Amino acid sequence: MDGNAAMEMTDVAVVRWPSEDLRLDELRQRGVPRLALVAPQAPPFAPVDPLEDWVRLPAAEADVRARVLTLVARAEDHLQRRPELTDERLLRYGRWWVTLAPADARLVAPLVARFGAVVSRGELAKAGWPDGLPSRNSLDVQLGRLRRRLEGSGMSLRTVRSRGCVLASAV
Amino acid sequence: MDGNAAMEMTDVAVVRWPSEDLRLDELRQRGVPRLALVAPQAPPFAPVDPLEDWVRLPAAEADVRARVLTLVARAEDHLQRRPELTDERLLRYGRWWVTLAPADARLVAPLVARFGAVVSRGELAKAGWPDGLPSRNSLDVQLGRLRRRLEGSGMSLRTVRSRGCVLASAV
DNA sequence: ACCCCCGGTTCACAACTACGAAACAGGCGG
DNA sequence: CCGCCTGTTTCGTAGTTGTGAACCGGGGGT
Repeated sequence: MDGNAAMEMTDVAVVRWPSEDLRLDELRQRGVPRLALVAPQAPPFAPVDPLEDWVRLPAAEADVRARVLTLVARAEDHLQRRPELTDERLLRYGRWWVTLAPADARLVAPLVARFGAVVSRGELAKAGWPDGLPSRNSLDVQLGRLRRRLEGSGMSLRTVRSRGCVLASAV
Repeated sequence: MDGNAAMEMTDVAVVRWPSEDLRLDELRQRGVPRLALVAPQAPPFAPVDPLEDWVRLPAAEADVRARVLTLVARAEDHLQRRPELTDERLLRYGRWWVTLAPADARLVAPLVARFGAVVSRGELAKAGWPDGLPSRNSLDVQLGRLRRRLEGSGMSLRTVRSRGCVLASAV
């Protein structure tokens, strides 16, 4: 087991509609994924964004649960998460987190700052070893170690040949 | 609304589930938006992508229509995405992205700039090899490699015989 | 009908470069 | 002492590009 990575939960709000209309508006504004339970005689519902779904009552509990799960998955997909580096040693990404070794933390800083974009090897070298690389290969090796440490974090570190690296969602 | 004369109506396929399972698979592969009508006693459905929805039978026709309209709106959003070339080497299209080799990047630049329109072979050759083609079929070979790299991207690179190539949504 | 070329596609191969994985060793802290 | 962290080397292996050749469908000439 890893012991080095962990996750938290995402949840979905369930509201009755049209009776809890006000609450629904509030949830929309807060961007919380939400499922509307639509009263039997009410008109059809029109979701305003992909994080919203509905189901006509009466409905089996299994059906409601299935839609909630879909919303959770979609929220995780569509939510534009950015990683965050705290404590100099703790890297959080959405509901995941990993602890980093000092050298990894120095390397990851510029990658987090430009999440999803290319960071050049030169810049990485500068961030990791301000006084110059100790050896010709150290950057590659350390990147490999960082890569392994990020496994199961929801992120992946991919190389852009002869340009640098990109830290991005592992999807 | 814009004055685009060639504006087409997006179609949504409606399939019964689980009875028309095979047809559903085919629609998924073609990227056609689809609504599953789930049999009364069947287990809940699990959509695989945002262009898929479901409703439990029996259902009011108005409810089915509402879900179809939601899917149409979502599909049209999907079609209007444009790819983006960043960092000289990253090609993004919606959530999907790849890294490109230098030659691919040079080739893809004019195709992205005129997404959905034909780019002549001459222009592509100029973009890829400003000093002239190194060999008779280098352009074709490189286009083939680019095509393969775009597999699964939601885009496709099609050739228009004796006119050039067009990069467009794969649907 | 036939043949053959044109435009395009695909394969295989070679040379080269840049990365990557594993393994080992010294060091530091608990 | 043990375990983690980091430097270093070595060797393998993907990715990149040019090149030649086979292949294929369609259209036109004969």
